[in-house]
Amino acid sequence: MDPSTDPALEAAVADLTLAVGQLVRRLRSVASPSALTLSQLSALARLDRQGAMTTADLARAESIKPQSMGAVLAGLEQDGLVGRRPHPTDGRQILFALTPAGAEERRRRGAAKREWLLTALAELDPADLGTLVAAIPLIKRLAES
Amino acid sequence: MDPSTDPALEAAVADLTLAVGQLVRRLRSVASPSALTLSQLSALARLDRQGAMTTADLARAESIKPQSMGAVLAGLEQDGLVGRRPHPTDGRQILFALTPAGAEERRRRGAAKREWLLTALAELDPADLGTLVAAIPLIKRLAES
DNA sequence: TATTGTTATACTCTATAACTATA
DNA sequence: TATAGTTATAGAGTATAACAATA
Repeated sequence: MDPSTDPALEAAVADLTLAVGQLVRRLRSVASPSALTLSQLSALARLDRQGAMTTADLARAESIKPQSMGAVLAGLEQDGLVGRRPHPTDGRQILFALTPAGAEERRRRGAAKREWLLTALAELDPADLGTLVAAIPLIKRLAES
Repeated sequence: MDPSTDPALEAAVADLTLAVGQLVRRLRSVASPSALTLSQLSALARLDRQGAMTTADLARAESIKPQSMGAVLAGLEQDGLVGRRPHPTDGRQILFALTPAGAEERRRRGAAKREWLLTALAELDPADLGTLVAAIPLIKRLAES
């Protein structure tokens, strides 16, 4: 679009797209019986951090459609990891929150992915690990922009 | 698994999983008519960098099953972005490679995702951008480990 | 016997569209 | 009229299983 674009920035775009795509595929491929999906883990983590939220707010936060988030939450609810309660003042809204079992199951059923990545990270030298850790909030900022 | 694990490393695992998952969902949501998927872009990029490859080699490199890569390649082949030719010595294998049109279409049909990310990156300050760029090869190394 | 690729089938995630209930 | 959530349907991406051809 813009012909005066920095070529290094162009390269970063291509490389970053490739890198995160591959890491996600790799993480997804680290599955085990009854493992939670990345979408489910992401929704659980957000509910844990931010407390009860509605379907629409969760969908906005995760950049998916409310109907899609509804499907994610339906799976979690069926497993007893999240529960629903009516919004105190707005009868249309429903608040979803982690159940007591939710936090524990989240740890247990995310274990395979976590352990694979933990091992991979432990193999980086300290300087590289520092760089990567510093980059994490930047990646989050990109995702939210 | 290992009870003596560094808590900071545990936090990095959770944060990195969340961050790359969200960035990928965000990238995927930046679609336009006739846009290529992340899987297709990744396969095209690899064929561009490494030259002709077989289905099985591509699948291994991208951490998906050969049957799944077959589906990705079928879509690209139907659009004329990749072509096939028999392996010179092994009659079982088929080599896939970018067509002349492939490189150009790859640029054009990956444009929406690229431009969104380009804009987001351009909003980082130089130090943060440097950190992020330095982290890209590390993410790739994780994905390949 | 092992490997490459293909076909058939199914599951997950996400999307769009249409509907109901509430504001 | 606008918004929250649900239901129905479809498409992309990936998986497993079974098969044919070649090594």
